[in-house]
Amino acid sequence: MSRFYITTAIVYTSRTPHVGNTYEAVLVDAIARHRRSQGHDVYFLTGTDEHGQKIQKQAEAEGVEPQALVDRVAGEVRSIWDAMGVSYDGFIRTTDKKHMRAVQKMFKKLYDQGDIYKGKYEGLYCLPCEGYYTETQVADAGGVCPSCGAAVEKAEEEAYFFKLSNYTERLKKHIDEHPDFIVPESRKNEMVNNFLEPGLSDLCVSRTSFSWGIPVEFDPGHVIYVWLDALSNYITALGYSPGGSGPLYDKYWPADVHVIGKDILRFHTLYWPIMLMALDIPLPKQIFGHPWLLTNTDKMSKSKGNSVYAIDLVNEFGRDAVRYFLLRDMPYAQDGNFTRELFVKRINTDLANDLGNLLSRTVAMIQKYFGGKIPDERQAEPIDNDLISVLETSLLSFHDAMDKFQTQTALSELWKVIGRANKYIDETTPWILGRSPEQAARLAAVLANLRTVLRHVAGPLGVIIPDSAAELLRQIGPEDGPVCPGTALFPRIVEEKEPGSDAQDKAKPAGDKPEKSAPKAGAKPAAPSGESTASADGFITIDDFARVDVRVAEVLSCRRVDNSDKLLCFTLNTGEERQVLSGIAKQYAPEDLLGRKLLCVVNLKPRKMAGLESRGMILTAEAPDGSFELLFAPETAPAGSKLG
RNA sequence: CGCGGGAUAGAGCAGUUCGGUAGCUCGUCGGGCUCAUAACCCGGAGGUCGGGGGUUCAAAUCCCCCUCCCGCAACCA
Repeated sequence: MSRFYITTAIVYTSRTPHVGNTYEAVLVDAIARHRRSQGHDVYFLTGTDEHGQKIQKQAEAEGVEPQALVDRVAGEVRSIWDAMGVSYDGFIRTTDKKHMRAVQKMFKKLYDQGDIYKGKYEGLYCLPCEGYYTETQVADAGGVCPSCGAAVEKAEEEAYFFKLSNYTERLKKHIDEHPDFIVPESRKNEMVNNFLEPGLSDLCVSRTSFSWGIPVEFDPGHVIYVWLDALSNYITALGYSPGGSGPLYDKYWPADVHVIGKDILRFHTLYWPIMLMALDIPLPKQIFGHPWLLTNTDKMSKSKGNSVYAIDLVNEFGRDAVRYFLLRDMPYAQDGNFTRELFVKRINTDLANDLGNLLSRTVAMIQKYFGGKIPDERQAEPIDNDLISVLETSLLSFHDAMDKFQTQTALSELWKVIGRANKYIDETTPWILGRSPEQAARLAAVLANLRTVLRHVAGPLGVIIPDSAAELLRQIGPEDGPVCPGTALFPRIVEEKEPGSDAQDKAKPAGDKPEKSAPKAGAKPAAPSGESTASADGFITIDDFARVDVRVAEVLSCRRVDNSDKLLCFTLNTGEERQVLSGIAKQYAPEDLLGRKLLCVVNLKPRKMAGLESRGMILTAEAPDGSFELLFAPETAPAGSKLG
């Protein structure tokens, strides 16, 4: 039995992962399940990356120990993966003792053999942020710290470096000789042309400016910096360690494929192979840089926070619907889109109308015409062959595409037979056959063919939508056994009409429905931003409203923000002075707003935008087409007046 | 000249490597059917392939120029 080792990138645990992270896990899960179904001995590894300055800071900000923070987020990641049905075999955390020990040993070994040397790291240092920035980053920010705006100074510290240059020729050769090492091909070219050809500079692999990391055992104060720590998870999880590895490592390494986001391709295709070469370990067979899932949720006004969390979708639509959407709508080499509208449409047409309805009508007919069990006398006709041949090619194409990680293609191929089967029903008109007893043998054949199609499709579907595939199998019953009619596999999702969009063009006859007065003003049609306290009837209480503190704000100063074409930076008098940013620069000039009185929410959580802190939100009126206007307060209202 | 991605039917996209009847899904219009989840099946309409120039018997596709959108400094899979 051939073995297959596949990995996701490990998730960085400073924040809860959003739907994009989840996409990767689901993609790998589908590939892993597919391989298992083909008889491979699969090991599927995922996990969390839990070290680094960002986590240390986040923990400080939350007033907890770093370990407590990463424990919490790692738990969240696992529960999301579980909720999505991600069938991982191993889950590594880089704070695992086993991992940390192995990384220390690797570091030592590389140091002893001269691949790692001690040098000086020079850069522009920001004291408040305790971090280094590159010259270009600082220049872009106007000569100051891009993060906090403070002055930066040249500084240097001791650090260890990895001599990448020793191995670049070998790596080039390897990439040349293994054309499928990096896929898609466009990504390979990017890497080779932009990084490998110009030559790699040595990689800084330690830091002294923070402590949340794996210590360099022979040099206290130094902590191993991200890549050596994070990338090596792929082998330490299997029990690799210099001088003695476990049986999993011997069995599964080298990995068949690392699946990663296109943004970390450089580290996986250049640094990681070089590290392995230095350790004298075989390279992974393939690196697949998948595209990004973009969440451009319509024109979401100026408030950011477009994150969509998979778990919310799962709660609302079920895990299979979410899995299906991700695997069906994401292209192979191009970024994909997530919007609620696209999601609902996809689920309704493919899962409810095509697949769910096919199952429903098939099972219903077997029940209705034969009491649940198809009789053995059957009469075939030539048209049946067409159905079966479409089934065969459909399944073959599915497997082909899955082997190439092209789930989008795989599913559209698989749906060809589902469409064919629906058509077959129309062609054979079983409801007419059902009227005359002498056609029973023909009817039996037709329904048996339909059931055969469903049974064969269930295998591939199990890779994509495991729960539903199992339910489908349950409903069609055992081979030659009775069917078990059940509830709809995927009920159609019926969306509320967007208020305002076409509210009045279909004026209902008066009195056909009890008053359903939707909350008109204020309440946005869909605001499931996560922490909405609105009750089921769509109303909020006066107390909820009172929590929002809106003040009359006089514009004391206003300027454009460098490097941003949307943002204006205000100093406002809202009873006190405060800095507020607003994305209205395309429609308003700073000089026109000086001295004017606006409306501003003052108790919003402060947020950094373009490196500047914004303490509040200026109110605008947004039209359905996305255009907006500022709301001005009467000039006579004193600054700081509270709205109520 | 910051980097990058894009412009093909109302919407979302494929086709561009290796020029040769412009295709898919959704929507829309018309018809069919009644087994089924207002689902399913058939058919039609709808595109000067962003604009201009060039090469060619022939250009969405190759060459040159232009215009317009969109991400990126923010939770970086």
